[in-house]
Amino acid sequence: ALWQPGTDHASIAVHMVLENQLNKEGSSRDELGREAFMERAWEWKEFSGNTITSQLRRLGTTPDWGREAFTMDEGLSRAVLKAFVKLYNKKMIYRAERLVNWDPERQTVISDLEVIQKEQKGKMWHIRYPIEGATEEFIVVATTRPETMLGDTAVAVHPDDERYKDKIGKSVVLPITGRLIPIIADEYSDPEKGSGAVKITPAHDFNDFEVGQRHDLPMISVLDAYAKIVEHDSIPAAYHGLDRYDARKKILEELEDMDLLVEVETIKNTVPVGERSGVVIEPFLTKQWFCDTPSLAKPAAQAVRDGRTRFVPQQYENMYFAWVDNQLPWCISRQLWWGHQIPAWYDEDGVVYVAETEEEAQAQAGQDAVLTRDEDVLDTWFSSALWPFSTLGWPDKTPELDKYFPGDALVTGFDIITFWVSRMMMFSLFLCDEVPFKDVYIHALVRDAKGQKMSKSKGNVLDPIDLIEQYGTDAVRFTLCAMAAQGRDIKLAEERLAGYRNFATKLWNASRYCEMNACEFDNAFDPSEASYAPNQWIIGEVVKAKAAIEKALGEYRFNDAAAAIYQFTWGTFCDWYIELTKPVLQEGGADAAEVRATSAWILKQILILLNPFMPFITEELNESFFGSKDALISAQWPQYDVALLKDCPTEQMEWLIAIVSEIRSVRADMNVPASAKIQLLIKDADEKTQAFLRHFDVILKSMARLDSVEFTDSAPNGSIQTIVAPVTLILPIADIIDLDAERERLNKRIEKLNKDINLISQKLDNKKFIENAPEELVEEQKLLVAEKVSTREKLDAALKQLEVA
RNA sequence: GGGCGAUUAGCUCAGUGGUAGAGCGCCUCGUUUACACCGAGGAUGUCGGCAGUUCGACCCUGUCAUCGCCCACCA
Repeated sequence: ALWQPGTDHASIAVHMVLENQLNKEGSSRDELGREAFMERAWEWKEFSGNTITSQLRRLGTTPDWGREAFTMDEGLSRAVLKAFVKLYNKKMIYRAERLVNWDPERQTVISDLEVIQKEQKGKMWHIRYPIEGATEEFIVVATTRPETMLGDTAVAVHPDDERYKDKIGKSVVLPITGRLIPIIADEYSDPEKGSGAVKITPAHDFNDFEVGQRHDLPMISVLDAYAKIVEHDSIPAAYHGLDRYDARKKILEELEDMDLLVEVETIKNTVPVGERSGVVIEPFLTKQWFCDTPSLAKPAAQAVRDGRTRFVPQQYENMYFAWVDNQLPWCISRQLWWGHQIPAWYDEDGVVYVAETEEEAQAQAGQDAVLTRDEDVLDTWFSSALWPFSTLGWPDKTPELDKYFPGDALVTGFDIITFWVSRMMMFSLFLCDEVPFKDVYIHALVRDAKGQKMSKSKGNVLDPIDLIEQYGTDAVRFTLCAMAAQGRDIKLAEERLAGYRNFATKLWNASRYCEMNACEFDNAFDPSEASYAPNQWIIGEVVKAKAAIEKALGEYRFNDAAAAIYQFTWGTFCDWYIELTKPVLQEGGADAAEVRATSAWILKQILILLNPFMPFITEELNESFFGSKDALISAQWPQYDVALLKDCPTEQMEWLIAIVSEIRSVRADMNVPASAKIQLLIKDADEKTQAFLRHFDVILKSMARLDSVEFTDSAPNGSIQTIVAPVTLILPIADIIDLDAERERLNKRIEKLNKDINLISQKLDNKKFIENAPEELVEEQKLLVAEKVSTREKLDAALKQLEVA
């Protein structure tokens, strides 16, 4: 079974929409207060075209559940609590003070996914830090965020950097604050960059944080949750409460006054911006809940290395490993009010108790303790990571869990491998001891006409609704299937959509044809009992098509599957079978009856095979044409197999088709009017062949627009000759055609044959080829060249005869 | 900076170690009641450049170029 999951990010949506609304009203989240905010959120009627409350009701639940129901599923809430407690008890979840990406506008931690790297023109300021106890001696550092210097607790240089060797261990006087900070040696600083010395602000930079930990430096937060300068002993009072950008300006002015600003460089840099708020993100030191993903990732990586979970196409394993092998602890707490509240309670002394319910927490803490619950909620990806089993009833042992976990295949886009796939792997392995799915099929991404990834923020999104209105739902779906080749993205081209809309129309018309010709589906019809050759042939072809589709789907090659059903329906069934059997239906008789039954049966097979690709038209035809009450989507996939192909007259029918094609081609080349019914003479046909052709006399005449078909030993002078091995087709139409044109046609063919023959002969003359190439191939080439030589000889003869005439 | 992918007909794209494919577009023709969103026929390619491996390369290897994406960095 394939399943296409969806993730609920209602939490973010609710906050965004409601906060916007509050802003419009001149109010704010804080002003409203948590309880009122929640109330408003529940009353909220519309966002993004959805209605939270109606969604909830549709799912059989009511808003009374409060925040626990925000995921619209009680089971999921239980799963989240269970998972959190279990992970906490195994020390996979802990509380710690660390740097996180902080959105000062929304005052919350945000995930990497919500951080957008925005390229912009920025400035790099080079600042002199005076060295303590020396006059006119400085160390120059550079920064794009001068305000963070208030929190500097060291200057780092590379241990091998000759320029600074004697400075290590000394201190500098941090301008403005006057604090003394040490010059330390750390490999993090790169002698090649800037002056080779780098200021260390552990509380406001991820790299600096690590340096700070290595050297046990103090961490001074200079910005608060609103990105305003905090009150700190070392920070002059004039800065307290100043916005980060105002502080930057003031600092630069002051540095300038002190002649400590050596250079202002204009550079191109990227700044992290919050996707929702649009403001610059700050690394912020705060106490949060973390998940020990570095530990959880190890078995998750191993599962893919072992092949227990497989990526299709395989190359995406690289992306997975790149992420999973380099995990940092995952911050899972969010300062939102709408979401799964973290099941942690604190007593008056700040001791934490984690439990699934408040009662349990109380029991842990003792009856006298006064508990308050942690205000934070969980990152939405936390519950998403539980998706593979929480949707099946986990933590209960349900029959669904038993049957569907682990799943067969996860179908998703590559951009979500890191955030979601890897986390489902980790949680599944940890909580259920199994991989969540066997295959991860990474589908193509639809890009815009320029090949850029569509995104809401870029505004280059092609609305599928527009395409559907223009070409139909089935055509859009089929196009996506047909273009979904592995490992490649889709640049949506409208011509393809139009082409597949035409395909739907073609199918519709073919059905109409069958209906008009009273081709009624007969349950008793047994395709293996068909006796008329064209019927046997088309049944064989549909069996082949089905096998091709099954193979392609089994390998996640959706484009191949779509191509196979398209080719069979249009190129084989419509173009040849229907046309071949038209004269048979007109004549009537036993063959005609079998043709009717076969046509209906084939059409039914087409509907079944095509249903996954074009669900609507196939269901409609199934109902209206076949009068079927059972939907195709729930129909059994056909079970017939290649055994049906035994004694299938494939070669004979293909040969017959080749004859028709050849005559048509010659007629067109020779400008024989379509209305002209001409005579066909056939040379070199043995008795068996003659019998076969006689049997299909009517078909041949109708399809090639012939007057008569006869057999002969010699071609009359001045006739057109053409070869469909082993027979020579002769069209005695010298009087209505241009001999020069025929000469040209023959010469062209002979030339082409000569070229082919030369190429193959060269190969066959090459001893090394004979020695090294597989025997079958050599034999095949020999046969091919013999056939081509024979055809050329016949054409040569025909040309000579033409000259005589 | 690291990695991944792409480069095939005018366009959008399949494809395989053994003489290049589809759809659309283009050209010619169209008596015939399934279909003009159609039918029949046809033209079109040094398979990005260079070098190598091979009896044989569009396919494998290396390299360069162009385009795209991911990750990291940005003192």
